[in-house]
Amino acid sequence: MSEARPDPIAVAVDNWRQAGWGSAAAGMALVTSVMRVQQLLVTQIDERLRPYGLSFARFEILRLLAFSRHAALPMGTVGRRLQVHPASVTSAVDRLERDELVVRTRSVSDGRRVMVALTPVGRSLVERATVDLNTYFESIGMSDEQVEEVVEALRHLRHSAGDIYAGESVL
Amino acid sequence: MSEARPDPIAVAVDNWRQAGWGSAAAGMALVTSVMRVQQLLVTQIDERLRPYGLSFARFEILRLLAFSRHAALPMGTVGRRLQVHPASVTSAVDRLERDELVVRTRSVSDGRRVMVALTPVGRSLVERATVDLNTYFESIGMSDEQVEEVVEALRHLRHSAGDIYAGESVL
DNA sequence: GCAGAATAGTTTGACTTCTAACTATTTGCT
DNA sequence: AGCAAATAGTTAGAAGTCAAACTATTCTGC
Repeated sequence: MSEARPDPIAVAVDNWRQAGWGSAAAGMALVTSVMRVQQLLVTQIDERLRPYGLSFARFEILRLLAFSRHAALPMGTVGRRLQVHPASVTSAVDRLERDELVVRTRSVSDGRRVMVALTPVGRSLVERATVDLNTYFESIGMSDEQVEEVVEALRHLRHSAGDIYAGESVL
Repeated sequence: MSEARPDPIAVAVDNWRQAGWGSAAAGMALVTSVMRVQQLLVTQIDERLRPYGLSFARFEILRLLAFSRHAALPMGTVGRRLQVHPASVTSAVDRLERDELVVRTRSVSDGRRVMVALTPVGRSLVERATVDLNTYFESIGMSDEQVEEVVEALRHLRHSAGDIYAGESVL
C-alpha cells in the first residue's frame, strides 16, 4: 500500500533550495535526520522493553545503577551520567520506586544527598531486559566500520555543540 | 572547572565490553550517540527559537504550512509529513491556534477533514524565525562531505528501521 | 439503500523533559 | 561562631510524545 512516497527529508532539502536557502540545506538535513533516527530508535527500543514494563529512560537508570559498585548512586550522579535534568531524575525515580525497582536512602554523611539503590527485583529485571536489548543492538543493520564512522562524526558534532569530554575515540 | 570528565558514551562502551557484551557495544554506542546529539540539537535550536515564542516542534508545523500551496493542510497530512502521532498534532495545533498563529477549518468536501491554515501573524513569525534558524544550520561545525556522509548513513539506518521511501540520495 | 468497514480527528491518560522557584544542608570566609 | 554562598533535591507547571478509546463522517459491497 504505502510505497514510493518521497523521503520527507529529501523533500525538505528541495524546499530549502527552492526558497534560496541552499547554504543551510545540509545543516537542516543533518538535524532532521538525527531527529528522525532518534525517534525511530526510541520507538523500537521501547517496544523491546515494553514486556519488562520499562522505557528506554527507565532502563538507562536501572542499567547505570547495575554497573555501579554497590548498585547505588546519588541522584545527582545519575543525572550527570545520563545527561538529564535533576527534575527528570526525580520524577523517573519516583515511578521506579513506586514499582519497587529502586529505593531512596538519604545519605548519613551528607544530609543533602539522596542515594538511589537497585532492589533485587530491579536488578533481576534490568539483567533480563539487557540481554533482550543487546540482541536489538546487535541487529542494527550497519557494518562495524559504518557504525564507527557515524559515531565518530556524531562525537565531533557533540563536541562542537559544547559536549566536552576527555579522550578521543569512543569505540 | 568541568574538564577531563570521561565521555559517557566511551564509559558505556567500556562497561558493555567488560560485561562480555562486546558484540552489542557498537550498536549501543550508535544509539546512545544519536540520542545525545538529538538532545543537544533540540536544546540549541529551541534556544534560537525562544525569542519567537517557538519550539522546534511548533516551528516545524508552521514551516510546513508556509511551504504548502495555500498555506493550509489537513491535520493528517501534517502528522504524516512530520512523522508525529495524530494526537501530537492535535495538541500542538491547539496551542498554535491559542496563540493565533494558525486557524482550523472543517473541510466542506469531506466533513471528517480539518484544515490547518497559517494566519498572517503566523506567516510573518515563521519567515523571521526561519532566517534566524538558517544561520544556525549554516554554523554547524562540519564539512559538507562529512554532513553528507552522516546523513547518508542515517538514511540507511532509517531505512533498516522501517522508514521506507522512494529515491536514493538526499542531498 | 444501507450496514459494516475504513478514515479523520479528538480526548484521556501516562510518561518524559525542561525551566523556575523553593527547601534543606553543608561549606567557606571572616 | 555565625552568616552568606554553594550544593542537592523536590515541586509546580508547561510542552511534547505516544497509545488506546471514542466520535463523526465517508466509502464499499451486497
